[in-house]
Amino acid sequence: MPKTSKTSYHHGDLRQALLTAGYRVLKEDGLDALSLRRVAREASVSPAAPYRHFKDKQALLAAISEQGFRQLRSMLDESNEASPGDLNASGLAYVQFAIKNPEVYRLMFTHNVMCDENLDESLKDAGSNAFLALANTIDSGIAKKEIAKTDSHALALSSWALVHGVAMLIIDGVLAGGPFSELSHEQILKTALSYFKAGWQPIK
Amino acid sequence: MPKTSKTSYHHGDLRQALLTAGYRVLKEDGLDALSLRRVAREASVSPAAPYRHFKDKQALLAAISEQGFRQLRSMLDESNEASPGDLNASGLAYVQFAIKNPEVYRLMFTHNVMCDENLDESLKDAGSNAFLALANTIDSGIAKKEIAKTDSHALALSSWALVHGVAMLIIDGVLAGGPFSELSHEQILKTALSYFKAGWQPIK
DNA sequence: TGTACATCAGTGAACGCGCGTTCACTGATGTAC
DNA sequence: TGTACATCAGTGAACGCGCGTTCACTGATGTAC
Repeated sequence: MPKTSKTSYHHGDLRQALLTAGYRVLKEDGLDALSLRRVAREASVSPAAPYRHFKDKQALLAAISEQGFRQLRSMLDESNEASPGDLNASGLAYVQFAIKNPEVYRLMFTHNVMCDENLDESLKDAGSNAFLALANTIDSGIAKKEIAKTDSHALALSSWALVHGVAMLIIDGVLAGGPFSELSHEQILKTALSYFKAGWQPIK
Repeated sequence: MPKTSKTSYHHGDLRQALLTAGYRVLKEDGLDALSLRRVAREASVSPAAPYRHFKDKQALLAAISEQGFRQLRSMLDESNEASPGDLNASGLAYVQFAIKNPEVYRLMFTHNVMCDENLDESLKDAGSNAFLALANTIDSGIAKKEIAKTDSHALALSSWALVHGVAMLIIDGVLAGGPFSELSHEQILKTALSYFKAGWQPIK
């Protein structure tokens, strides 16, 4: 039988082992440290071995990125199942993913990987699926009349921008030294979300 | 006389020439292409010459980044002078800076440069000055009663997150292939800003 | 069940590359007398 | 005005490094008879 279990092959399931090693390198030492050779080394395999499973370095990066999008998507889905239509909860889940996996999150949005013409269809899909999870939450919210009736895609895009901005500012450490350094990440997000919910225009 | 003009010295004002060359490399070939040797080459100078003006590569990067923050700051100031208190206008100016200088903008927020302990005070200042320009606009807006009375720093932080998110999504090309690819950058920003202004909670 | 063979995942040495940084130097500039 | 000297910006060769990728290979696995 060709593929009985994870560890039946020559070296086990090297493809998955490489992805896992890549994920670990990313978390521990960041995007700059993520080289094919390093990943091979961490997987206890020769420098040329990864080429049996990935066309080149870009392909490995894309695969790690895709895995990240899938994970993000499932966290958003979980949030929407736990509290359907709750945009604040989804926003929190989103930002928490970024904070827990800052380097992976950064990789996911690095344009080298995202928007090059030669990228996987599956990566594109994983990315837009994550976006659709937000739109789903908003649709639920509108159905439950907890969100004003509106173009759910446009609101999803705007929400995405907000949580992406908060996530990026936090993981890039931009807020660390400023007037907000005493605020927790959650407080920062809640502040931003509350303005986003209520708006800032004056009452007439 | 030691410093009569820009071109009186050994090689002219090499420090500035290096900054300019670095800016150009960044714009033309991106952050990955920005090496000390490359910058020296573009400035027609030997690989070791930059070390007379910058302690190391990080210092060059920090200086370019700082220059970017200053430019951003002055664009925000201009916007606030042209239309005081207009948060939409400031947001537009902000995002336009990012779109016109995507690689510089990305460098400015790369955590290697921003939050390392050993970074310049002047870089920190340049960064928080850009933030303060947003807060100024908001203060003007509140004074003119075009923005509801609120904690201007908290609203500035939230606005910052929103425009940063929009800018990043755009320059990373994330929106390029999705359902919003037919929208102009300005339309995307305006959509996000309009939700941010009016909020999304339902009318009771 | 046993032997011959094809497959193909992983090896390890090698390639050429550009990098950041150092070093002893050179040679133009500005200064002191 | 002219000469001796100190300064110091820029040179160019060299260092060691890790990288992505290639290549001919080896040796374990699964298959055909």
